[in-house]
Amino acid sequence: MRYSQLLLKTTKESKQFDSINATLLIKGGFIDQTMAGVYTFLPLGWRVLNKIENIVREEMDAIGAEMLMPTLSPRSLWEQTNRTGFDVLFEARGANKASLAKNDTAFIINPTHEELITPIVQKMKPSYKDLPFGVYQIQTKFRNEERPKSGLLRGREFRMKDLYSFHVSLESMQEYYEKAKEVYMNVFRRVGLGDDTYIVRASGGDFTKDFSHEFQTVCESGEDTIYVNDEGDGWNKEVATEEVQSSYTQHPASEVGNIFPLGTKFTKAFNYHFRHEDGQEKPVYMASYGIGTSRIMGVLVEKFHDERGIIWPDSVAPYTVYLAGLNGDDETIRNQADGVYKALQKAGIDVLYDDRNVSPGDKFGDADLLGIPWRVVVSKKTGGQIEVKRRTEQDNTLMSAEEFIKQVTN
RNA sequence: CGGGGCGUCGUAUACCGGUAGUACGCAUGGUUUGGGACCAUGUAGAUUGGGUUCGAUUCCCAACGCCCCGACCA
Repeated sequence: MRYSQLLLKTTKESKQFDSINATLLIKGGFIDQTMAGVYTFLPLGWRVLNKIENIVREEMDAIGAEMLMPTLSPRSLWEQTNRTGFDVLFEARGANKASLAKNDTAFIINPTHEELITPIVQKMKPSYKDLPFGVYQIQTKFRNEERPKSGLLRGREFRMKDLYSFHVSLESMQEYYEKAKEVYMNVFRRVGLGDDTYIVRASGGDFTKDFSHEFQTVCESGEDTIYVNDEGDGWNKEVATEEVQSSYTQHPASEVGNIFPLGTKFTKAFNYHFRHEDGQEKPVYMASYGIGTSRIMGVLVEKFHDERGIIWPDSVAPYTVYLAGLNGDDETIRNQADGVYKALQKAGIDVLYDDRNVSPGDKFGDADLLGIPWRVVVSKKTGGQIEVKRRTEQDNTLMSAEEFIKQVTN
């Protein structure tokens, strides 16, 4: 992609937002704030989010099938589970005269989808032969946070992967639940958060009376506090006993995922039973599993940056290579840069080609701010070769485009 | 949901009860080209609704919006 074709305007203004991720993502043209806690993912940011969500998708496919549920739902579903009082719930109604005159029942703009998936599955009347199974989706969730903050870490509208599993027994649910933990850790490893992400016990909140488990990434700007020990055993502060607090290490952390053993809470509310082998009807056990994909994007920036900008892990970077020709009016250099661009594209490498007629400082500054893993420069100094620099390193290396392609595609 | 702050070009800001200024950005032309260079010209602004006043962007009230602290929360 050519820089000039991407809707991208970076800024070198020194304005600071309330968090590092908001500051760098806005300055770098990844996101734009539409209102408090609501952001547009601009082309560059959308690419990062897609990289993250594709990793999530690949891992989730091991334990469930992807689907897509609606954003709107009838209020009646929430009345059935007694969650109309969920205080972050958004309601919507038609604004035309006819709707207002009829005093239509409001729709719920879904904050989560237990109320949706349970009746859908129920309608299909799966028997014990069909269980267990899991289904998931990746979509935008809406929660009316009274105080959105910290950029992508807490919004009123955010991206989330939610998975729901259904089981004949508590044991089956627990087995699947353990499997989900492994799959989740695969996701966090692949996006670059493996070293600092812990599974901790937490309260079930609005969903369940039992413990749930949270995936917490140690992060200075995180809103949570966790306690972990050397064996990797962890607790959220909200449920940690005094004994844990005194013997474990405390860290600030951000919750990037969670899993809830719901048991029969929702299936009972919808009177959902399955037919067992012996002909008896028994309640279905259910669990739900979330990963905040947009929050992961924010956490990555919080953890991986320096004074010049973002440092994306290779797996989620919007592009692999930032290519800049320092050509000015020199057509030879520009043609060389064009040639390198084509060669990289042909080799299947995601490259952002800074084809603007701006000063070298502008290009270097953006390369650092945008945090793309490799910087490639073509100039009169490079004599037909290319200059290659890792975002994480100071020094650069001169090599041929072919050598570089070989190195990156390996 | 409690407490507080602030609303001026796209952004950041200044002044003012009587013609709203500057910088960045953006546009055009020109000089530059290895760490965000420069010159010239141009572009664009008082959140909304009431009130006070001869006159309100300025003072008062309200709404709305944004931001900050706390509580809550994926």
